[in-house]
Amino acid sequence: MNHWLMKCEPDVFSIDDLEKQKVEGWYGIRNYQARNMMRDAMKIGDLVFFYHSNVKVPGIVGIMEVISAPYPDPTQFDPKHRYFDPKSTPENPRWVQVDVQYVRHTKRNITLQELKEDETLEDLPLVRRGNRLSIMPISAQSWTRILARENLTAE
DNA sequence: GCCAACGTTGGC
DNA sequence: GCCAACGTTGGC
Repeated sequence: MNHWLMKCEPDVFSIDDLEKQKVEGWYGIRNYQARNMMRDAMKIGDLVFFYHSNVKVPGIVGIMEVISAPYPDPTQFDPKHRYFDPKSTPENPRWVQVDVQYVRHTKRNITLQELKEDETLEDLPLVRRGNRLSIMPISAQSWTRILARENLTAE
């Protein structure tokens, strides 16, 4: 099983929204590197950290599970949608999404700041300078270490 | 709201 | 295929 982290702006879609909905199609990936990882490496049953980006205290706020294989992101075909891609066709779709299911909130916001300060997480793409990937793989070791932070007292 | 760091686009 | 211009991401 693989582990992942996926970013989302909570103003657009938050962990609370996912809890209410239970399931959501993770549409809107428009970066080739992110897409390739989703398309080629993401499997049903994989666990994913839900990360809130572009907020006052960015960080990991929940866990979700991949419950579908990758399939074409419908928004790429919708001319009215902001994620419309005129170069993509149903016969040859460019962008994919997966369905994710709510698992749980983390006990607290595991903040970007504390992840940066954790020396054991130096390989985490998230804390590397200039990283803008909205989907990234998390090693099993990092996954365990990040989860262990849950029970620490927030500083 | 600013802006650094990227990714993408398109002229050549 | 280079690279300047442009758009976007996302922390701060």
